[in-house]
Amino acid sequence: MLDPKLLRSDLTGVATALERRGFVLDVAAFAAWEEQRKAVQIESDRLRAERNANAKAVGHSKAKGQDAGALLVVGESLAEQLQGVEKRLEAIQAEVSNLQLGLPNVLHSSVPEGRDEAANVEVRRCGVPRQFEFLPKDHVALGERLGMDFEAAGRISGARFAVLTGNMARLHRALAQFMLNLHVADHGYREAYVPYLVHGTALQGTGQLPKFESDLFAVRGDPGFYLIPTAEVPLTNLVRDQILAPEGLPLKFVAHSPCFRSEAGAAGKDTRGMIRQHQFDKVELVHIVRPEDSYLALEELTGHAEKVLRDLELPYRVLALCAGDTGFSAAKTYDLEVWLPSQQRYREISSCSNCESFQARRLQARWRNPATGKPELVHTLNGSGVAVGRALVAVLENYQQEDGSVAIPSVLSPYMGGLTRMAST
RNA sequence: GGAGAGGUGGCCGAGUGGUCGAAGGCGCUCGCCUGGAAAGUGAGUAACAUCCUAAAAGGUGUUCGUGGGUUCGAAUCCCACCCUCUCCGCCA
Repeated sequence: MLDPKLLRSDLTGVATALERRGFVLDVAAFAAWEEQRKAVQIESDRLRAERNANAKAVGHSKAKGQDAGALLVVGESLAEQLQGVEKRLEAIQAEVSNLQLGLPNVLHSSVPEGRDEAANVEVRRCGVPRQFEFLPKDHVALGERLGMDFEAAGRISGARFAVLTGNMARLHRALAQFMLNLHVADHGYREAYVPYLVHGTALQGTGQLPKFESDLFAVRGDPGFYLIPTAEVPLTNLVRDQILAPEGLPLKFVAHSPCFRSEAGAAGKDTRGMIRQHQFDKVELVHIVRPEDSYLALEELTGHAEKVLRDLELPYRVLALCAGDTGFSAAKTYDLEVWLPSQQRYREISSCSNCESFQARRLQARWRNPATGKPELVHTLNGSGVAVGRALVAVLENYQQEDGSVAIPSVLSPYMGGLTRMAST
């Protein structure tokens, strides 16, 4: 959510800033609602103050044993007036809040201009794609003999699911373990185990609700839950409604979790293989930082995700997402893309964002700034460190041998009981 | 799932219809005392919204788990829900 004070004081400035994303803010409608809100709230505050004073007078009068009959009549009429005004105020505030929750974050000045992914800017490239002596297979073809089973998954759950067995399942687990250990041991993260079912409030805090409900799986029951689309949701919500001590910052959390996405808008996209699934695993990184540190933290966090790919010796590149391609809650985002030989191109494997105070405001996540002594909003960042399913795909494809076996990256070997090559399940 | 107890400020805890944003304590901040510290002692110490303002100051409102209700007036009475604890049942 954007700062409501900013929306009042510089609405056209905000509208101009959001235009960069291609987002159109209806300035006139917004201003009209705001004007109404102000008028009705002033009236409501006035009536309440009057009612409070009157009620107090009744108390004093009764204490002295005087007749308070006249005051009671006044009070009755005030209560009646208040009821109507409060109802109107409530309706207006709901409308204003709805409008506010629909506004995306304002972009950082360093975000490149552009409408869509074609305008994303490559920041750097690491590693050189391997030259194959043979025609490289894709992970589906490779996985067929090595324990990746889409047919079985289809029987159980339908499209966009995978079953892994044997060494393939183990390699998947090895990747997650390796990433967790790296971030905990070398990058100073605190490991967290978090709920995979969350309520709507948590999702509103991180920005998925109310606007993107169709991307989520809702679970029936009372109370209803949503399946998390990323561990960013529970991890960032760890600081909801908290006032953090300055010496406790930054907080750095890492969690391995499954992620669940309806992929409602992705019909026909990446239908083959494990690239786009309803359920996939991810190791997620979250930083809670002082506002002045957040852009340094974004570089740091992105570097931590990159280290995973470097240790796995996978070629990748880093993109600065352009204005039109940056997500709703983010002020700035770097995507990491890993090389996939079968597609002869780089594919997203991590997304690292600085949300500044956008999520913190929705979460009421604050810290006590020693400079002012006041609670102020923190900045939140999140990034994949990295997507496990896609990392598995990248390892299979980049480490494949001509005979259809797959070499195990040396950093994963210890997690595979010393195995260096996967030839069968 | 059944029975019971409870949810009050950064923390503990008093408060059963009016003068309660809330006693007392702890913690914290500033001062006094001290060579310095501890002890002692004095003062201060919630958040949010909104109005006015360049800002500060200030005004008003809201907040005692959450939402509704009763009342001129609710931390206090009524209803629903959520959460925590104890016991029982079931279970990994």
